[in-house]
Amino acid sequence: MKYTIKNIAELAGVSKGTVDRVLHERGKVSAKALEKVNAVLNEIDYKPNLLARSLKKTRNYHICVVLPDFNKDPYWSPCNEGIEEAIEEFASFGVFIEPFFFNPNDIKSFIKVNKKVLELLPNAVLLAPLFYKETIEIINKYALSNIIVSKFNNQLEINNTQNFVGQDLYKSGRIAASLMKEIISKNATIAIINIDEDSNNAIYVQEKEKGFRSFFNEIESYNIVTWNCKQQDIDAKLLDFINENIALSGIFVTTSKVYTIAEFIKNKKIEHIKVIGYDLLDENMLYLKNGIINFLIHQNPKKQVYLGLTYLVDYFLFDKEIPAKSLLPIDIITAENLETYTEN
Amino acid sequence: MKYTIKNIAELAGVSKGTVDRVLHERGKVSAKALEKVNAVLNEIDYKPNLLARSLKKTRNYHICVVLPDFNKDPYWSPCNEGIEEAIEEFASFGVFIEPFFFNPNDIKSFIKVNKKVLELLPNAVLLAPLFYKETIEIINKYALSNIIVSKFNNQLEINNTQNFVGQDLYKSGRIAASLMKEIISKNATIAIINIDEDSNNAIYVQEKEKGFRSFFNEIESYNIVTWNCKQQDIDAKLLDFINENIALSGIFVTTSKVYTIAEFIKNKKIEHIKVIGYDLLDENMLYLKNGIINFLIHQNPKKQVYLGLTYLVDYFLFDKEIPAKSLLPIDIITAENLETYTEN
DNA sequence: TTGTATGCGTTATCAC
DNA sequence: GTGATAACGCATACAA
Repeated sequence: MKYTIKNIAELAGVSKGTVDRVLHERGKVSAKALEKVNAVLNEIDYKPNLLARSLKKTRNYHICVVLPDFNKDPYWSPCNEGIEEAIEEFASFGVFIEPFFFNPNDIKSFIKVNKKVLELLPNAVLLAPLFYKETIEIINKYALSNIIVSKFNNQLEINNTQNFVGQDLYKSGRIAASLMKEIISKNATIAIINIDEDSNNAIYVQEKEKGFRSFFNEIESYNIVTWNCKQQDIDAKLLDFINENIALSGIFVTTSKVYTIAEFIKNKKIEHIKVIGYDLLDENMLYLKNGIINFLIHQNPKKQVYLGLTYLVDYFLFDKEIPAKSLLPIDIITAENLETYTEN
Repeated sequence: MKYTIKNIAELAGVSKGTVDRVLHERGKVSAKALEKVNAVLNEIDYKPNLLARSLKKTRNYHICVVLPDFNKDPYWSPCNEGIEEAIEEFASFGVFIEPFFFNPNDIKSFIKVNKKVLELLPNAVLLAPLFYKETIEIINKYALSNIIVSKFNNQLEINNTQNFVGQDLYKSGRIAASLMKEIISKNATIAIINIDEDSNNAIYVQEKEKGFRSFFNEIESYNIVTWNCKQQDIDAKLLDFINENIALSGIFVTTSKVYTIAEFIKNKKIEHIKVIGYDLLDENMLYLKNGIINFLIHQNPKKQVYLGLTYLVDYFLFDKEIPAKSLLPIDIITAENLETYTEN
């Protein structure tokens, strides 16, 4: 049996208005009426009809998503799909979702886009906070305008992150390490390669590196070296790097750019080096199926945005609480289970 | 800008009723009025407010979930959690979800429970179709009473399954095999162990076995043997089985009962045998962390029911289509990424 | 063929 | 303090 306010009012012998005042503790209720209503409420399990509540409010909500341009970095491409799906899905509920793209290699573009979004005064912003200092500033500005900010993809270290959807990057590095250990022999050298990561968003990959190293620190007998490089330098310098580290038998690429390493390895027909990297980019999936890449770790960027948006929509429409921190599972992808993640 | 029927009526210079008739193609609209309304509809992007639509209908929906008793088999325990969450979540939308448990070792109990559910005449049933023949019969009865049936966990082979949420079991077996290959040496013997699986639901594990074998058939140089056993026989017979297969270095358990094998291996201090099995039961997770179990494959039973229920609710409330077949990703779980799946 | 009135459950407003 | 009443957007029954 589903009770409505009208039911309760009849049972308590008061009017709907009084019941409403009791339910929402708005005061202006006599002790006697309060008691009568509470007596009924204690008997039954009243759950407000969220559809009706939301319909009554009937506001149009505006949510902006700020993320890197997927033309600059294909990692972000699935996010765009997630946003498109959310736009379609939530439009029917009066929620208007609008994406804004910045150039991930250009802090100014990040600032500019956020300034534009700020002027639009949306109800909420879902943000990929790539640049640390600038994000702090812009978040403060959003707060001043009472704009709710959620973050996805990477946390802002140090400050107590709220409304975050993403993964535990430290753990992600550890998982990569544990997989690496399974497929290489002892006493080997392993390289951690950071591609195109300047100091701006270095925190992001540093966490993975820390996690990766922590795993092997507990075991010893492995030699871990880090190589920071630019994508365009790989062709010229990777062979030297490999020759310098003669026992090198595993490479961990801390981002989705792992395909650049795989491409090199394939072209040079280097067969003894195992490769682990991130994300289901088309090229990465190809090298995974080829066997050049042994494992990919799935950061599920699409689900990250979609979930982040869902939280905001549920908050606006149904007063649901936004989880302070939503950590997605860290999926291990092999050539064999790959397609179970790409279907649908 | 969000348009309502009222807006459209004003723009077209007709009444709301006429717009409604056009939108729903109910006829009884003059050519002239039709044209005026269509002119407006072509200009704008009208999306009906699903909250209002659903509120208007205000029916109470009743969904029954029929699944094995988790006291008889802990595999089903997470399903119960998923159901509880769904009950809580969807009650506010007027959907009443009710679980019904049967004894997975007793076909009669399956029949009896379904009979009871049938008499309740719910709007839909979400069903774990463990017994093939009996499920076909009961599904027909549900159909006669216009009760929508969705299935989860395992498909009914042969018939064209509709409204199914689960995993591709054949592929699941292949994935287990590919992991096994990574961790054992060549020319080894591998055992596929089916525990407590009688002919009733054998189809279920047979698919996994087929997939597992298909993977190794493509490679050769491995010796695969199958052992069907009862849980209570493991202590008495497993050691013999191991001694008979001297090169045995890997065991694939086709169900969540893998912990029974792990327990044996731990007690007998057998260290050279790798173990792969299914599902995040408490005991399984323990042996995974211990290193006795090397990989678990996550069938995500909780998500299966929850998703199955979500599809039904969205269908009733918002007229969304129920996916004919929703295959969940097949997650590979190691000691390292385990906790990213259990948090939340 | 058309338009209007009513109600779904909740909430806000306004007389009394 | 209290209880009517209107409104959110949609759907429908009914009157014109």
